[in-house]
Amino acid sequence: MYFSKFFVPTTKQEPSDAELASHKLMLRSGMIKKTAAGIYNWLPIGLRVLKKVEKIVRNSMNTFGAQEILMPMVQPAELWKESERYDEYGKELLKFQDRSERDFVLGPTHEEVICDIFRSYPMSYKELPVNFYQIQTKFRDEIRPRFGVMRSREFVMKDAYSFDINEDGLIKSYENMKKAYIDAFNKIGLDYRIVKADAGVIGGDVSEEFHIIADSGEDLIAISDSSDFAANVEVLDYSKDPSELNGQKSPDGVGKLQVKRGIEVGHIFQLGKKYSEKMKVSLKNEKGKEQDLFMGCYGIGISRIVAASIEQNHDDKGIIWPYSIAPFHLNIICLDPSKKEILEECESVYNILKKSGHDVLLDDRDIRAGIKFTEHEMLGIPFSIIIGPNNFNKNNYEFTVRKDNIKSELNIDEIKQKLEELK
RNA sequence: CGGGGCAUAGCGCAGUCUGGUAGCGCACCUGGUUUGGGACCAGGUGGUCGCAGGUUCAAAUCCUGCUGCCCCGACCA
Repeated sequence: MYFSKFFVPTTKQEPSDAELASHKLMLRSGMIKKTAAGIYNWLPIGLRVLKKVEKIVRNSMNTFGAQEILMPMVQPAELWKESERYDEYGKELLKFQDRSERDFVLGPTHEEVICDIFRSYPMSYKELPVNFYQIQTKFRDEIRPRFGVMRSREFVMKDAYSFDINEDGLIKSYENMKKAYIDAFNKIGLDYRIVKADAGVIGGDVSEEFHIIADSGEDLIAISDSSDFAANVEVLDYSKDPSELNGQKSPDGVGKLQVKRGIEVGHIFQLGKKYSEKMKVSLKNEKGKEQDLFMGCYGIGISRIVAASIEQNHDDKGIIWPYSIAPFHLNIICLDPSKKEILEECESVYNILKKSGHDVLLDDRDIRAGIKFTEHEMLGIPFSIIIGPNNFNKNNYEFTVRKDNIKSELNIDEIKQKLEELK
């Protein structure tokens, strides 16, 4: 991508209505644009990041046997009355009517719809387990949306739903999804923990959350310092201040607890028969007896991951993307593109790296060098090479790593090798 | 929903108390000088002052109502 043809409306000025670093940086780097409270547009460079997160999650879901579908965002109220969540879900459920005054809701989640789909087909229990997922825009009418896309009303979520004939099956489906999540989060490469959690309005018996560790996180989680025990403090016993959990013995008997802040980016639930009973989702089991199915549901906040990544990885200069979800892997900063021989050399490097499968940005704008450097750092692209009047035509390029600002002189093959190594 | 605050050019703000020609910085456009860390000089474009009423010779400014947005709290995958 040529920067001169790419719409990235950056600003020098701090936005007045943002508090969180990720929110400020997403606005300043031209990733998002607000349309209403808690409702955002994704602009080109932001969308590239969002799509990369989607792609990683989609691959992991497919790898672990889930099948992608796409459900409607607008859902008839009858389904929600059937599950009794029409009233239970609360004001976060946005209700409205169509032209003939039929009641509808804007989908905050899709248990009702998936149940309605699933129960309408004749199937044998032998075809189970089945797991459907979608990546789609959800709407929850948050009491107080804030922090940009971190807690917005409209957001992109991956939601999956599994169906099994018995509890053993459910546990297997659940563990399988947990593996898929671990796969996806490992590939994204952020520091995260799996924590025991409260199931909330979604319901069910067992649930775990995936948290990205960041000081600005809204949730408190207690982590053992010497085992993999971790729990949302909501599910632990303490009398008043959660910080009193610090230093207490871990409930699994191994190590001491440490309270940290996390951003919830994934939540997996063993729902059991909560929805299948109410929505009459059943099949004949091996004894020929009608059996309500055991369901699981599994969510990942795709758009929230983008903000959480920035919360965990930024500095005073701007964003630092992990290679996995960076909008571009490398930025070729062309100083003085008005000189034909310099621009041509930049283009030749650009074409070579593009051909080897990297996402490359070429900053060919005819503007001051300082702006390019500052914007490059704010945009958080992992690597840059600078080609200008001082160093062109030497077969060696000034290669810089955004994360630690380490510079080196490398030729094109060394750069390719470095990109492979560092990703 | 309770408490607090804000709404004036694309963005950030001053002007409102004390009514009297709508301003500043950034951005944008022109020209020139610059050019490896968000340049400088000169000139220029852009606003029914959130909306609707009211008071007044006169309203961004005073009064009433409405809407939107932000912060704190309660709530929440």
